[in-house]
Amino acid sequence: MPEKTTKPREKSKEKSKQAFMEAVGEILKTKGHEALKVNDIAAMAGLSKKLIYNYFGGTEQLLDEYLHSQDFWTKLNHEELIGETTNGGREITKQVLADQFDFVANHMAFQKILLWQLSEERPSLRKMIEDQEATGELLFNGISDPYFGEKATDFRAIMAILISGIYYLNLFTKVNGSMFCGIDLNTPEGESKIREALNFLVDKTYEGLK
Amino acid sequence: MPEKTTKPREKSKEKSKQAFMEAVGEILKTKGHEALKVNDIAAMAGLSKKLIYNYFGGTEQLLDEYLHSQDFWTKLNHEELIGETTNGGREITKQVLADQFDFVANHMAFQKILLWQLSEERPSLRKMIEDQEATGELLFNGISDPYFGEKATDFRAIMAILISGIYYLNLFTKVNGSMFCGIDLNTPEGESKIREALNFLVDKTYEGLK
DNA sequence: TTAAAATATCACCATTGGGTGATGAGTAAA
DNA sequence: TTTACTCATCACCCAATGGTGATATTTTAA
Repeated sequence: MPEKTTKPREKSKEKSKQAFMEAVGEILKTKGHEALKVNDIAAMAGLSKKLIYNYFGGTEQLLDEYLHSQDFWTKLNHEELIGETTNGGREITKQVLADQFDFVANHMAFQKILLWQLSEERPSLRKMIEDQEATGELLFNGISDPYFGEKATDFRAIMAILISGIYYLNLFTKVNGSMFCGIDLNTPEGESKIREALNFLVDKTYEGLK
Repeated sequence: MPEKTTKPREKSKEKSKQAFMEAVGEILKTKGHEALKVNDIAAMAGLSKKLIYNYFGGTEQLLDEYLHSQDFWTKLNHEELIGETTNGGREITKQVLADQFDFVANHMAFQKILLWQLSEERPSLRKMIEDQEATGELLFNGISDPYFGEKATDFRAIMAILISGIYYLNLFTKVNGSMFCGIDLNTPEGESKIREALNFLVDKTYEGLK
């Protein structure tokens, strides 16, 4: 008597592909991009690694597909912002920086991708960077450039520093759980101080640059 | 007739250890910390990997010893700065930021170590971070804290953002060779704009914070 | 000159990681 | 029930990597 093989076959190809994508996200969040090995991804997905080759062509393509599926810059909804530019966008600028801060502070996957961008050259990472630049260009072009005129580039340089600061500060303190310049970003007070400093610098920029 | 073994044996233990340390530095600079494997380090040093185990105990200890040998914060000579604090250290602050900018921009090994600090937890990396904090604390304590009084923490938060910005901006543009907020740090113009922005922000901070 | 210690190499093993061919097991149409 | 197709696993190969024991060579000192 042949024993009934109790292997329910509910998984379709799409479900499996999705499982791999989620496994990539999970490993990325918990261990970073360096830990994205075929064997581990397959184990995390609970499927055979052969399927990665069958469905995606290889790990590289799977990672590319994962990265393309992550569309951070449209998630950061800046749509409602444009249209009501008062004061040359001073409040909008503060809001954008605060949004960036919240986003990077709360999205582990985003932090790991920022780190990935600093560690490796890869077309799909490059594409994310280009999308980011394009989103920023939209804001600069539409809001700050007209306001600051010939000082527009100086404003961009300042924003470059502030956004970079937000990124690095979050990466650094989340990994090391330690102070930076005596500020502990892992405490509400430290976080608050950074937010205030950002607002202060934006204010002074709008007051002093033009 | 036994052929004369033309293997000059001029290498002593210390020379070999030094060769391994230099190999670590070389690989770190060219390929980053992820590429620091025993076999590769030994090949770069032109010696047997067994010696790494004999002399250091293993790759981990070798890396630790390398990191301990790198003393960046004393290389950044801030000694002559302290003592002549005018304007609450406004010019000194500008100078320190400019020095940091130069240093990270020109020292590939330092860039890679910054990245390493963001990627991995390791006691010897932690020690570097603590040294950095201690050096910074010295400057804050001696110069800005007395001047800004109860606003001292706000000043520190601003400095945290600016230094973080310097770090990330350099890491990002050197790896990706691309723009950030429309600024191309790989051109003299872009670099100049960032330097000016830093000075502007320091000036506005000293003017507006107190 | 010879014995011991230091220096260095080599061959080898175990583990991990990337990648593939053979095959099984369900499903659906002929 | 055959046939063919899709989804999935397994066993296996090969390269890279970490790590070690046996051994050879040079230096040093008795």
